[in-house]
Amino acid sequence: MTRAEAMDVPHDGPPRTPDRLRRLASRLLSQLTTRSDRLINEGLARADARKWHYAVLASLQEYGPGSQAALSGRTGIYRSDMVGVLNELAERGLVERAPDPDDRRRNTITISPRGRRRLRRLDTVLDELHDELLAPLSPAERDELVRLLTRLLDHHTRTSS
Amino acid sequence: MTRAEAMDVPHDGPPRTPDRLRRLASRLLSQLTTRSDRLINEGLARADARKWHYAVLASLQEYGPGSQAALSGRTGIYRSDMVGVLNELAERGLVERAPDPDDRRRNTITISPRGRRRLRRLDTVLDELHDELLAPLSPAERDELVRLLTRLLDHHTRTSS
DNA sequence: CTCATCTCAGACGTACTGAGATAG
DNA sequence: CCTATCTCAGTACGTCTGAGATGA
Repeated sequence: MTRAEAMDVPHDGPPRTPDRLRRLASRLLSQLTTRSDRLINEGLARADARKWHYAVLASLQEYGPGSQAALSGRTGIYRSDMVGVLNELAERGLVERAPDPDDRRRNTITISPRGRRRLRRLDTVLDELHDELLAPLSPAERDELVRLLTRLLDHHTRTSS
Repeated sequence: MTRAEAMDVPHDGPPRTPDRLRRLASRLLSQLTTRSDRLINEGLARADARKWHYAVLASLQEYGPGSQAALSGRTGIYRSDMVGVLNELAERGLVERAPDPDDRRRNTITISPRGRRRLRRLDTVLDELHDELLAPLSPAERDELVRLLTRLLDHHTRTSS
């Protein structure tokens, strides 16, 4: 029996009104994400960074250099928006953009020593911000949340993209 | 010891690179929310509705009639956007906007019988969509997720707003 | 209080350029 | 061997949506 059938059939007299809005996973997700994005963006802005910076630096550090398209796939940044992000990173000397000798259509992006230091700094900034974001949850609960979200995201990236 | 300290101190030689991007709760939230919003929006569009419609109708049904400002608080719809939503609902005959006899600056919004039927329909539509959204999770896991998200959201609405 | 702009950011689409690949 | 065509990388630009500030 679905929730809707359980709570709102006319014959049941007054509906049980169990605060449906508050229980909708989709609403919880989008409202919480609004807060979370704001928290993270403001925190990173204080460190002169954006979340895309972190994503690109971390991806370079973990998977090594790559073309813009490869980075786009790894980070989920849309290919059109990647340009601007790399410009910002290159301006700050955190990555290097060099033409690929094998295929001159392509740029190879490399993280610089400064970029590595930067990444380490952003790691601690993000640690602190996530501590704030997840404050009410115990370590075990935080893991559980990450586990659940990961499963959902994987499912939906498999099936749709 | 924070995650950053644990995994990336220069003295440890090559960093352990434990897929940091995939574990960041904030990233999981925003990426999953993008999918979720798309799923829900498209599903509701097929039923000629938007999520705001549902939020307002459900709020009226559960807490009774109210002013636009009251609805805004109850649903989380920004006050500037409420006008448009109510226009759409009124066009479809789902709510009635009547001047409040006590305070004639104010409109009292009431759900109509048609609005109630509509709400019931949207309830089942949303049930189906959430089934798709949460497909990989067992019922117990779905509850757990909702519980965790609710606690986080409550915490952040308490502390910041 | 209601209501209308207006700004800002993120996701995403279109289309152009220059460079490989490949078929006639 | 050319060269027309197809594909792909990087880029500019524009649209749409959601949040939210501001000012009647």
